[in-house]
Amino acid sequence: MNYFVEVIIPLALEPTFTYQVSEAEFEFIQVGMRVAVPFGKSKVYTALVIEKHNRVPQLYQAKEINEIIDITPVVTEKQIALWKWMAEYYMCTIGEVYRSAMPSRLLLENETLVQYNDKVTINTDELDDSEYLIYEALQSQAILKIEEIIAILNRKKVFPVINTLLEKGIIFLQEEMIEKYKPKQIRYIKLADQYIQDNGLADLMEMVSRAEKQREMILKYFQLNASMKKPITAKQLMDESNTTNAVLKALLDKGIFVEYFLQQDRVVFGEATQEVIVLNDEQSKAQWEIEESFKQREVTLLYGVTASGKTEIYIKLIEKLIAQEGQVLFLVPEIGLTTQLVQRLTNYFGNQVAVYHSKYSHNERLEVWDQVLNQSEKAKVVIGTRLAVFLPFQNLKFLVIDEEQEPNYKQHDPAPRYHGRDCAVVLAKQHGAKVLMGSATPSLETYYNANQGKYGLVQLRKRYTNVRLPEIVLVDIKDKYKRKQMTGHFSDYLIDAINMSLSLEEQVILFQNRRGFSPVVECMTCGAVPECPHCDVSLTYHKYRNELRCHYCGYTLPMPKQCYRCHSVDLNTKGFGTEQVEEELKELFPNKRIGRMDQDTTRGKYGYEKLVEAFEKKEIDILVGTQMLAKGFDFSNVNLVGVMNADNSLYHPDFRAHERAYQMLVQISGRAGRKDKKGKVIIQTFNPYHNIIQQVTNNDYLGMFKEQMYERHNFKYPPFYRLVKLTLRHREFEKLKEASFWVYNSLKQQFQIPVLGPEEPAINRIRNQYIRVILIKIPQQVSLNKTKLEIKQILKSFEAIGAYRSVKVTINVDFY
DNA sequence: AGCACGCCGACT
DNA sequence: GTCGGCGTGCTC
Repeated sequence: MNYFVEVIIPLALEPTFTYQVSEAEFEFIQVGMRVAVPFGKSKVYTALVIEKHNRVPQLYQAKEINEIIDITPVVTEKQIALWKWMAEYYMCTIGEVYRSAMPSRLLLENETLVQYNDKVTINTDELDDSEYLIYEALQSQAILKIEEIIAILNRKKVFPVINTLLEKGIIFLQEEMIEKYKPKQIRYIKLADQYIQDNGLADLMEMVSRAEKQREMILKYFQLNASMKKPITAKQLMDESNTTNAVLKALLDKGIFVEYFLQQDRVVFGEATQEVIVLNDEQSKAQWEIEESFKQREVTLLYGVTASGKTEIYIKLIEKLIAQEGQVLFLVPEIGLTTQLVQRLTNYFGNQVAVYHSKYSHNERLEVWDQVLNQSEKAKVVIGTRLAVFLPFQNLKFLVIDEEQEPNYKQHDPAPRYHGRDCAVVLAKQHGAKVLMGSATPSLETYYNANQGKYGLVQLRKRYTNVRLPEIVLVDIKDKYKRKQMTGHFSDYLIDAINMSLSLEEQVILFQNRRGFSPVVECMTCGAVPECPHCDVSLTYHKYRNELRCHYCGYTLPMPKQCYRCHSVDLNTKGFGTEQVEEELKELFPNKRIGRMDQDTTRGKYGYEKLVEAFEKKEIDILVGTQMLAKGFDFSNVNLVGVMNADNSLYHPDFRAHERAYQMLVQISGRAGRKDKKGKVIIQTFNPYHNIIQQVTNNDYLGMFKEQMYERHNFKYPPFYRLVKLTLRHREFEKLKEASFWVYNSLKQQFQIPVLGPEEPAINRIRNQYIRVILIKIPQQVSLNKTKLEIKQILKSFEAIGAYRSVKVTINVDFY
């Protein structure tokens, strides 16, 4: 009898692979365990077993596995099922899903090592120069890595040389798997056994009578030991006794103290506080409605205006569910912007909360993975970004998807291009768990589902603690410019309002949806605008470094003194961003403190938190910022919010532009308003009569929904049609054009459904690669799966054409 | 995706 | 003449 395992390799390869195992291995292996397998000529990968069987492959000889890595499965069958679904739905390979799903620490790294064979004597005359160089290096260092050989020979092609050396028996290769994960160890200190007696302290004092610092440390140890009844860490001991490692080392050397190490979970939250959350009537009613709705449906949308107290309802529901021994997943669009929320939950649930997202270190991620897998108490509630849908849940009972409409839930670049919200719904179905989506401005897709009765719908109409909805004032800046009532980008009305707010010692938030000082530099003589040499975009001007920068590839150029085309020195900046608003504010309000929040000022690990804190502590009077201002903040001292220019968010060439503009303006408006006082929002715009602007002003979500749905229907967009976007890239314009027409024509021939393109996008070149886009619109009544299979078929024949092989195609299903 | 094999141009 | 370019085929 032959024994085989079917495995996934963490690469973008379509098939699964078959490896042979011994009977004993076969008995031991379970689905979900990792095995190290040789792959190709010299690679070793961490593969995942997804099936055990006895089917002998007919077309090839199966290789044997190198080793079994796990004792018990690290991936559940439910996960494998979800990954298969994702690969199929998002049209990528399961290998790609596997690769991005696993914490990298569970995907071992292989490194080829070259080892010197000291059992042969070598006649150095027989070696050529390259061979000799390696030989020489091996004399001083018995093992070399491939990359080191590359460095020694100073060229990339090293394998021919290594091969000849192998043939001559001078070296041999050693394939080594390096497991990178080492749990973080904490150093603890305890007293050596012989001093743990009644008169131990006295003896010790005697021993170190002449070393003052050491005496202090020992005293401190006894103090801590008496008061804490917990192991004492080295760090604690040093900090509290105000001594150094040198003192500790001396005591360790003397054998007075003994050090020992314990593995420590990296993510430590404190104990739960005794905060009591009492829901108001509106909230209690909503909670009841949600629970009722869950009796009928899997998914419920909680549609509640900004600051209506959704978080408290989440907490109450979560509390009920973890009491029933279930696991809870709380999805957030982006961890960085939701610190306040994370804090809230960790405060309430203490160390039952684990956080999971890509900015966490690899070790931290692995720890959460293990905790979830083992249903640890420490991970009953997992707060995470879309990545968290990959965790090995065993008994998931409840999912919250906060800010359901956020485009951040959709993964853009590396495959799998999945949507966290949609995958979460599938995940929930697997576990029979309930899903609560929360939003103040639901996405059209979700609201449509609720409207159709597919999802439950619960509304929260009132703001929490009776904060009233803000008053929204539109300022027609076209008119203001005409009447010369503008100072820079500020209307007289806005300036007056800011002055008023400041005089009441309130803080002000201004919103400008564009970073940089002045996006483009224009020559006033010939009109030329400097562009990125690698991408089809204008360079943006960044004042703080006085340079031009490409937002797509990061190319930078010092601010030119002359026009590159006509050498005129008359250059001007056009458009405006947060930096320029900041500049103008400094002139308008010279003795006020002004802060700026955008991608430039929030770089670095805590850049964002620092700004938020400064603002909360009222160290900033006026805060200017981009999108990120709209999210996750809850500032109690802001009554006035100004939108510098509402228009540039309206005119993106994107079918969701209007929806997004609406959501953004509503979110921004939500920042205004303190307890017991009606906030004010001033929106400066060239188009005060634009429907979206009007709908925002009248708080008319339904109006927006209806109008947008009409447009979506007319122009064949989601939720009426499913979109599959193909992006083709190539260095050569003509070749790309030809290739994309080939794909387009094949699709057109095959399908009766709308196929658009091959379009040259507004930015048609990034990093020296030209881009073409083809959009396939799949109506509801047409089979999604069948269409996707047919698309795959066409792409397969496309790749078989030699001339087009170098054209890269990416597939984005349900693109955002 | 990597990686090796293999066939063509510009340099030691 | 070699080095290195990238087209092509394959990985159980």
